Amino acid sequence: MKLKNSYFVTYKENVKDEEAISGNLLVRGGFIKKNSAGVYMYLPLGFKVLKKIEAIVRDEMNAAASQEVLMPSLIPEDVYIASGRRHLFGSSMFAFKDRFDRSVVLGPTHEELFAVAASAHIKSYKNLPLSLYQFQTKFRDEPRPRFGVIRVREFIMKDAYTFDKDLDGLQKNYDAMVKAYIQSFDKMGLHYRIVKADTGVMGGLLSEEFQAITDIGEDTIVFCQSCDYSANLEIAKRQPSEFVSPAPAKQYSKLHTPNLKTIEQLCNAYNLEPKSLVKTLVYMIDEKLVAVSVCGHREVSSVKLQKYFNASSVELATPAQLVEANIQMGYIGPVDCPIPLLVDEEVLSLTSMMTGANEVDMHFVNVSLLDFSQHDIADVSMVHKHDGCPVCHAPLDIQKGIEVGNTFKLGDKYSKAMNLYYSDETNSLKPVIMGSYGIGLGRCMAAIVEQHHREKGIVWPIHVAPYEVGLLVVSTKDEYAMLKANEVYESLQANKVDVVLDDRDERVGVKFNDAELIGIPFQVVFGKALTHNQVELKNMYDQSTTLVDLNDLTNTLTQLIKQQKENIHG
RNA sequence: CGGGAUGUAGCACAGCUUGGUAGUGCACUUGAUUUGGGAUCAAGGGGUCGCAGGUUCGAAUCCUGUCAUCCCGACCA
Repeated sequence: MKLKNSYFVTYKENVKDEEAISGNLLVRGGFIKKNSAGVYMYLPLGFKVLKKIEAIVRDEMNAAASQEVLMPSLIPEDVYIASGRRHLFGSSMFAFKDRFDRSVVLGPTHEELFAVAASAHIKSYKNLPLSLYQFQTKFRDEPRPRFGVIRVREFIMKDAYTFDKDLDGLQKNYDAMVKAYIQSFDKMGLHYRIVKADTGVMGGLLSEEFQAITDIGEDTIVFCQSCDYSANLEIAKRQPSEFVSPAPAKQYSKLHTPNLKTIEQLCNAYNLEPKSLVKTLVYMIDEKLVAVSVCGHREVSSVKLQKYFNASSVELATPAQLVEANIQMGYIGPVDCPIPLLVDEEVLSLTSMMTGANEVDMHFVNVSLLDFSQHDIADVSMVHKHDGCPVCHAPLDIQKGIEVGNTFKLGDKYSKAMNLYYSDETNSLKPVIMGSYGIGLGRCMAAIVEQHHREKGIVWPIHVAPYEVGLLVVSTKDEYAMLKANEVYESLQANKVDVVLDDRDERVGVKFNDAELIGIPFQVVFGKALTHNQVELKNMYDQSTTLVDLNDLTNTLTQLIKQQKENIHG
């Protein structure tokens, strides 16, 4: 590629619309351009990076014996009604009517269609296992797109689906996919953790997420500093609390606490630690009010609640709903609680606690567990940093992450819904066991930039760099320099090096800055040193500059690129 | 969907309080001088001031509504 007559645009200043580092650098470098909220154009440079990411994933999918297909995006709504997911997706699905007044949607994920596709092939256990994948644009009407290209409404996803006769088969396919993911993300230069996660709207038996660790991630990752336990905060567990036998019942007394509604106010007023108070929140769970009591310093995980109640909707009750139920906000408590009560297991470790008295301006003190009205106990609160690991009891740590990939063991949920059965060895019909596996390509690109940038621009890992080598001619009027640069350009291309020649009639400063902004790993400067038949080679990984003889240049560069490519864990 | 902010040239912004011919820097065009880290000078081109109503002799500016974008939260595959 020669820049002079190519589509190439960069911006000196930060753009107003992009707060995230990756979004800003990608727009400034001319990789992408926002068209509307959460919808981006991929310009030549960005499309090139995207294609490199795609090629990495495709290679690994093929190596895992998966076959590539392409499904439609335009799908009759009935397909998602059949699986029961139409209402689960709700308004986050793009849905409309065609000219015959038939309801159609734009596919947000494709478990259903792959089950349909697989059913054309799978009749017998002899047709299993099977693995299919695609690269395809997904549509999700996000309530709030954000962080540049990280959370968008239209994006290219690699989604793969596996089909097996039993759980043992699924485990083999699942392991193969996890291996493919590890190799893909390693090659992209991502730093990530594999964490246990909620299965969410996918349902099924198990979900794991590949979380790229960054400062701006949407997910919060809990992991152990000593063993390999890690999980999404939504479902992360901690070392179980020690049960302390409670004091005898009915020893508590009532305390007048006017206008002291929050844990913070009570702690300030009575010089208490939040840990010694019990906080009780009221949730609307599938249209029923439920009180949830946790220790004063904790937050409730709505995902844990949802799992515990197997509910489809979990929301904090609104003030109006509380008034209607005659519940006093700020003074709710587990003693003689007027509505069903769920107690977090950590409360077992408290002996003498302060709680709301279910009466305006009143709290109870010296309450023990035996004083609670009828209740269930479960782990429904969120982990804090330094809590004990549930496996080895070492301190837990917390980081932010971007979910670049996920893997699900689906079981028979979709095969039953979409009528995907096979005949086993004894000729009885059994549902196919499925798995599904996604990678967001644009999200990978953004996560790479979040992890690999400097003040002046992006430092792409070699496998995903838009160009491996940039040739910068200091003065395009210098005919000898142009001649030599063109010779090197030809020579590098002949050696399959991805090279760009900056032959624009610009000052060197512009060329240096652009090369650093768009993140060309190896930059060759054709300038003064040419009088000694030498050029400068700038290595953006170690930030070194060396003089190289023109005759050795192609060889030196191919060696450097080869080394860099082999060093994928660097 | 709640809270906050912003909409003026391709990009970043000023002007708005106190209404009176739409500005600056970068980018772009032409010419000259420059040429190893985002050049200088000169001359130019480019705008329904987000949109719609209203007030007024007169609105980028005041009022009402609306749309869009970003941030925090809710939601989230």
